[in-house]
Amino acid sequence: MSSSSSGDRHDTTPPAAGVLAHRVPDLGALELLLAVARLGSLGRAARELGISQPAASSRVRSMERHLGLALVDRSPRGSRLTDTGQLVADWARKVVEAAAAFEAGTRALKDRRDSRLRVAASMTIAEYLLPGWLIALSERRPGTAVSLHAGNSAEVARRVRSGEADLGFVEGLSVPEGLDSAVVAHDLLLVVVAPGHPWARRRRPVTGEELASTPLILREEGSGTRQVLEEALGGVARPLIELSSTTAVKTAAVGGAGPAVVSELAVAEEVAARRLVPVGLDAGVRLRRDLRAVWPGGHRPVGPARELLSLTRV
Amino acid sequence: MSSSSSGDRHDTTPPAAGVLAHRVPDLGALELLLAVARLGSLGRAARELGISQPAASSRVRSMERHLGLALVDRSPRGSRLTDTGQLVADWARKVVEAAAAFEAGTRALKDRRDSRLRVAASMTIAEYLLPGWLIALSERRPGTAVSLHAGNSAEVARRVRSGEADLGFVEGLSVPEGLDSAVVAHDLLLVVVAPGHPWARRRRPVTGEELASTPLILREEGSGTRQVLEEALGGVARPLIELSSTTAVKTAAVGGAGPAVVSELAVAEEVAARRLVPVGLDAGVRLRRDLRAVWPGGHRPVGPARELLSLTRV
DNA sequence: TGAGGGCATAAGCTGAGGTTATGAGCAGCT
DNA sequence: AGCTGCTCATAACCTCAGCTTATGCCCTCA
Repeated sequence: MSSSSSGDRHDTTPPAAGVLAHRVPDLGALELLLAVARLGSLGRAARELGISQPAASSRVRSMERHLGLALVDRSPRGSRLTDTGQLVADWARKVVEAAAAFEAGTRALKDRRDSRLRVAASMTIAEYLLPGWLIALSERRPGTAVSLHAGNSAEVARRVRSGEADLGFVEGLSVPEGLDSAVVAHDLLLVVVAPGHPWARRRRPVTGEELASTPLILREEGSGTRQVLEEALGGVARPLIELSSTTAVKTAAVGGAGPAVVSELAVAEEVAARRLVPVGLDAGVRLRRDLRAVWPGGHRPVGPARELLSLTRV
Repeated sequence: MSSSSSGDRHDTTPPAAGVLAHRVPDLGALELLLAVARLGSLGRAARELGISQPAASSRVRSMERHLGLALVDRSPRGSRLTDTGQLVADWARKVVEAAAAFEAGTRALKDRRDSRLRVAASMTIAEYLLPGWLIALSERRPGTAVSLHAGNSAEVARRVRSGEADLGFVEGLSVPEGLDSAVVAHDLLLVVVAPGHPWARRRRPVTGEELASTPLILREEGSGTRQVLEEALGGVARPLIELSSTTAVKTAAVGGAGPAVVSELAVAEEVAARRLVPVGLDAGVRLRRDLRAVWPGGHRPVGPARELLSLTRV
């Protein structure tokens, strides 16, 4: 019926502004494309994904029709990606990798009890680093069930002390009392501006005083990044806007609202694509802090905890 | 039938090793979650995505059931994400952003003719940078149809000269004859190793001679990165393995096969997550090259080309 | 020339996700 | 108090994308 009459309701509201779902093949199709690229045959790819060959064939075909692009060169001896297909597959790989991180993260959040490895981590680490570590861990030790609790540093420390967590990750300035620790990474805060901002072209480094006197886009008081910033400035920062999520801060900065202070982990992509430009800072401004793994004092972690620790760049 | 008897065929081959599609909500659900986070209400999110409120409600619910996580706090006055939901939404955002890049890229590949802006770009740029630029462009000038042709530098130059492309992006060492150009970014090649590799802990910078005498994981002869490397080494490089895609090179390096040479654009994520470690190089080794926009000599680009150029960090 | 791997087509089934219609909780105004 | 307006949930129904099996054709290689 929707096809008959006059295509009312749904069609009058055209597929909505930013609805990617209808323009991007679903994850299964993207995985299939990658499998074809890797294995050189639709049939083998189908087998790997546990579907029948005709299903794979039709799915690839419909993806090609959908995108309006020839992705696969079929021959009686197998299938290879076209040049276009290679490029599309590279873009697809990014989506699939993000999906893998999503899966690793959400699965760890769910597996609360009965896991062999219980991890507690602060937000920044949980958000940006842990999924990758978990993927690496599951490749090295398949089947290790990991649970994740995300919270602030005090909460992480408490869980590790009480034995509710086997391993913790914190981004505080100091090591929590009574816990052993190892630095696993550094969190370098960047001052970033949109490419159009005056600071983007500036040669002379920005000094601490300037930073302290310039209204900045910041996370709310009490957040980890805010603490590090104020510590480095030796006083309070002047907020232009206070936002409650790193994402909101990035969005405001990209929009040109002003200079923002964020972890390099959070803006790696934006910086690489030049949507944001890091501002040179005076050597006196120390916006670096350690990201540390922590565990109960005395004995080094063993078993899966040790394994995970070794992945995080000892 | 498949449910009766003994759960044969499909169930014996358990959902296949790395099939994410069944474990990760589809793009529509992720977009919906982000919309709920942004708008604070299931109903409003539904409207934005052009679906009914019950559809949104049930979809979020089934996503929560699927993940085994409570994502949304529903109240008679609206819905907000739970803490867990925030974290999950952050992971979801990465997937959606990758999907947006996919969409922007594939759409440009398709819109061959009749576009207002025809771009030709070398692979590295097309793969890593252009999708982001296209997204930014479409935000600033909605509705600008862009077409993309990806090829090597000579091909890009030819298209720009012949008028088949309005704007080109090349990564060659020199500016093609008869074209004006502007540097839009730099492509810094990195030597990367897996965290376990001896070079990962090494303090002393690696010299050009060392690099030249060490077997490296490389792209095939003739590739852009290979050219730059050999230019910098003043001779030929010694390949440990030659691979035909940047992705394959990365995979081999992550697996610990040896040192690899790749663009920083290609490994930003791996480096951030410490799956790969960049090796310090002697100051004498120049592995940087310019990424340039090029256009027909004489007149600066106007219209959409000018707009795109201005996005690429003037 | 027959065997085997690779892809395409055909016909039929299932379920996820969509719709409309309706109910019920809570806030705030009149 | 009660009305209005917003929220979300439930119910019954529909559609189509994507899966399956069965089959055929094409090409290569022994």
